[in-house]
Order: sequence, then structure tokens, then C-alpha cells
Amino acid sequence: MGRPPNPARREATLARATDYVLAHGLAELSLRPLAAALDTSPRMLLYDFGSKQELVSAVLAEARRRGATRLAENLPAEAASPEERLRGIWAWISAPERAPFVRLFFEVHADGLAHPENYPDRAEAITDWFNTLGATFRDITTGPDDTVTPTLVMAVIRGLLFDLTTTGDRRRTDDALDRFCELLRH
Amino acid sequence: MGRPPNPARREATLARATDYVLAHGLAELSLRPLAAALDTSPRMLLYDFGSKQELVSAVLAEARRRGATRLAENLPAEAASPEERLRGIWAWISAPERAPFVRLFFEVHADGLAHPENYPDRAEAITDWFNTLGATFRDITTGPDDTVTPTLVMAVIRGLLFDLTTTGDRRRTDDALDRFCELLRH
DNA sequence: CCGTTCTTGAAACAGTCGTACCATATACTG
DNA sequence: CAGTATATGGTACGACTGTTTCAAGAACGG
Repeated sequence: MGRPPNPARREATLARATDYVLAHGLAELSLRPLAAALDTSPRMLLYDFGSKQELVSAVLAEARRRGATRLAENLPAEAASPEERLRGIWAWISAPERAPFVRLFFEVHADGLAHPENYPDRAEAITDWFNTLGATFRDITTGPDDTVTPTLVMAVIRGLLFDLTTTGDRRRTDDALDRFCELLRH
Repeated sequence: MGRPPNPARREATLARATDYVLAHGLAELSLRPLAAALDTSPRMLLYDFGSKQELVSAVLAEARRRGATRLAENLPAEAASPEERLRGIWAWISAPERAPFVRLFFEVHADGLAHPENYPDRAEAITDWFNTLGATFRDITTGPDDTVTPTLVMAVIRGLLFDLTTTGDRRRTDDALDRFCELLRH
């Protein structure tokens, strides 16, 4: 008896809140502007999520989920050579459409460095779908226990993303990836 | 005539404020707690720096200045081989003592992505002493106009720093640098 | 209809924020 | 001493924060 709960509302709000955070970033996120943009109220946000902190956690989880999904859809074919996969992933993740994700990714990383206590699952929360990404390089190794080459490949991608987002110099960063591929061939 | 100005006060405050920001980060920086920690008052901070924004700019400039100085003091000798210099720089910048600098560096980068308008000098303000660092790799090139190899080297350092700061896995990141050096030798 | 549960608005609370205003204290010149 | 400039405390303003409280509305079962 009683009015039945409506979980769809929370879900819809979460989806739109995630859009909003991807567009505006985490640092200045505030309940009142967010609520206004979502045509709801701070009251309802707290009713659905309990607290701002929990809302943020939910949004970050949703963003990760989306990133992983989009990535899975666009991964280069299994059959492709390691180099082709590396180039494919770079092309995908460095595309302008991914900029909001990348921005949020770096923002969370920085926040995690300042407040590790907010990210009990450290590596997971922060690197998550980046790990998914790294998993595709499992066979660019020197052996079954080689975690080193994937680490290096991921570092190159992250480092070049960092460069690209600050300088905007696409040609130079693209060329650097070419150079890395060249090194890897030997 | 009149009481003579005392620029030393502003300088001393700037130095201590920089310590504070390196220790506590930028995101939650607030005048009142900062003033309390420096045994001064918000009133004086504004008197000396004009506004919080200008104070932050001054602190970031000071942090960059320090980083560049410390780096210059610890750069591997000119005579060293490129590989030795790369290893030396990695050892220096990945040392725990540098963690506050690295943290602030990533924080500024993330903030710059969200608010480019606050960083009119983009690449300079953000990468500055990282560029100083990159300059030492000028001769790991394929020719005089090769900006690509330094870009790649810097990307590896930044990417591995990112990894190290999130996962804390020093061995794996050190090994990845070894692997990169190995690739560079061929 | 009643009772129950979920939903929602309006307002207020207790705090922090950067900053401005006003007065006063301090240190110097002439 | 007066005059003048810097230095500094205290206080308050207005805007914003996340959150709570109180009350009413809305949708269901019996």
C-alpha cells in the first residue's frame, strides 16, 4: 500500500546530472545551479541521493560506466595488430568528442591526490576504464608476467593526452605517437 | 615622506603562502585559514596582493620559480648521456620530496582545463618548468627540427608520474622507464 | 472515503566565502 | 610638534554553501 516508489526519476536525474558534470566539471559543482539546470530542486537531489557527496560518487560511477561502454563499442578489432590497436585507441581517446571525459578524468585524478580519503578505491575509481583500455595491450609484452610494457603504453597515452589538452598541438602529439610506434616495432 | 613601504613583508608572506599551498593544495584554499596559518589576517593578504586571484597567481609563479631552481641544481651533468639524464630526471622528479610539487602541477593542469580563462599564458603557466626539463632532451633527436622525440620523452615522464601518484607502484613505474630507455637505445 | 507511502515546495539554518569600509596605530619627513 | 604615508584590526555586507525542517500534495491499497 501507499504510493509506489519511482526509481526511474533518480535514474533520469543521474543521467542528466552526469551530462552536466561532464560539461561543467566537478570543482565548482553546486546543488542549486545543478538543480536549476535539471529542472528540479536541491531538495529532490538530496532526496534522491542523500548528500552531495553521494551524488558525486554516483555521477562519477555513471561517467565511468559510459566511458567503458563507448570504449568497448569502439575498440579496434581483436584481430588488429597491437600497433593498429594503439593507434585506434589514441585516435578515439584524443578526439575532441572525448574532451569532456578526459577533462573529468584529469580533474578526478587531481582531486584524488589532494583528498585520497574521498577515494577509498583509489586506483579503481580513478583509472578504471583506463585499465579496460590497458587490458587490450596485454599481448604487447615480453612474456606472460610482463606488466611493464602495458604500463609504458598507458603512460605514453596519458602523457600525450596531458600535452594535447594543455597545448592543443595535435600534430606534434600525433607525431610523437608515431615515433613511439616506431620504437615499439624494434 | 610618510612611513616607508615594507616590501619584505609581502615577500615573506608569499614564501610562507607558497609553502601552505604546496602542503594543502589550491582547490580549497581560503583566505581565513591561510591567514591563520601564516599568523596574519585576510585583511593583510588583500592589502599585499589585491585579491585572492592575484595572490594565487603570485603563489603559482613562486612555486614554478622554486621548481625551476631546484631542478637546475639537480640536473644531471651536461656531459652525461641522454639516457643518464633521463634516468636522473625521473629519479629526481619521482622522489617523494617532489610530491607536493607534482600534486600542485596536476591540480593546476586540471583547473586550467576547466577554466582556461584564468590562465592566459596557457602552456607557459602550466608547463613552464616542465619545459625547462624538456629542454635537456634537445639532443635526443633525429635532427635539429625534431620536436617529436622530446615530446615523447616528456609524455612518458608525465604519464608515469600520473601512474605513480595514483597507484604508488614504484617498482612497476621504474621498470617502465627502464623499458623506455631500452627502446630508445635502438 | 481513510490510511499509508512517496514526492515535492518553501523557507530557514548555520556556516563560509571574498571583499569593502572605517578607524586607528605606526613610522617616517620636515 | 604637525603632516603624511603605510600598516593593521575589527566588523559587516551580500552572496553563496550543503542541509534540515515543516508542511502539503499525489498516488496507491483497502
